[in-house]
Amino acid sequence: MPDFSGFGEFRMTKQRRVVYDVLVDEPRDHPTASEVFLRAKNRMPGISLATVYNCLETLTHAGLVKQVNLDRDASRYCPNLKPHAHFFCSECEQVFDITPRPSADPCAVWELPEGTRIDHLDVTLKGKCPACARAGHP
Amino acid sequence: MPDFSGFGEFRMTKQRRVVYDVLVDEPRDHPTASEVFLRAKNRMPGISLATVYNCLETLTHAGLVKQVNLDRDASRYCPNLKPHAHFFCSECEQVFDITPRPSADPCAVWELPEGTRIDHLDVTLKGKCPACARAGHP
DNA sequence: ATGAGATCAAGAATTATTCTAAATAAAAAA
DNA sequence: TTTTTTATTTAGAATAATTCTTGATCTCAT
Repeated sequence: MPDFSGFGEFRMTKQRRVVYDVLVDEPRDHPTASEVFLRAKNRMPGISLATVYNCLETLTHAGLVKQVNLDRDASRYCPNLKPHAHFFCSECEQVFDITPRPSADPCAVWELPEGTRIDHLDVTLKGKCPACARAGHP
Repeated sequence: MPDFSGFGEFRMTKQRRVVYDVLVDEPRDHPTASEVFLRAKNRMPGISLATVYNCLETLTHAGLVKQVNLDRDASRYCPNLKPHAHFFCSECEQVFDITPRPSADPCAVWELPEGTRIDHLDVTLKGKCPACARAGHP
């Protein structure tokens, strides 16, 4: 069982652990709150949707999971704490984590006025994943 | 009056023109649909919110405006057709357009599996704009 | 054990957006 | 121009994700 000290006043309750485990265990496919709810019920039948929302918010605040927003679709959640962006395949509608090339700084490509302070970067690429791109060009 | 030929079967109706003008005229501050609605009513009191939504969708489809989504907030709209990203100041909550440095390719910094096809890039930077950053460090 | 505070559950409330159906306006045909 | 067809606008209902509210339950320090 991982160590969650260092995450402030955060308390790992039974429900939060279930929600967290759902995200960490396979399939790690960036589920929405409702999808997390369905999977969580398999492990803890009495859990409520409201609690899943609460847990996801708490876990996000604690920094254990990341909220992923694509356009205005339902938020998705991901336990990958390394800095990364997302690739969305418009064909199979899957979300893939992508990482910056070593030594590349994704912020550096943008022209920003002198004195701007960057706290956070949010990147989504859209297109076709290799499998779907190949299927489309038979 | 600009020429809108070359935008397919698109028809520039009175309402669409009003909505478009609201976006193009100052302040070009990335308003939400409701904000566009309020401004549009000044120019055409009878216009309805549903129509504003319809027009924004049509204009977006026609490629005359871009829909800008920050997290799960209400969509904002922007008439800047040049490729650009957005900077959101967490202090003054304004949205600024930002452009890539000449000759920089924002997609190139990301590690993507061989064969991935990129159609679209969506970037939001968050932090403090120069004015707010300075105000925070007095 | 007891009491204070955090967490959970169920359902109501909210909000941005989409849908529906009828009315209106514009374009095409006669 | 009149008629017919088609697209657009409107108002309000419907939807869907999320948040809020309230009371019940749990946890932990005393």
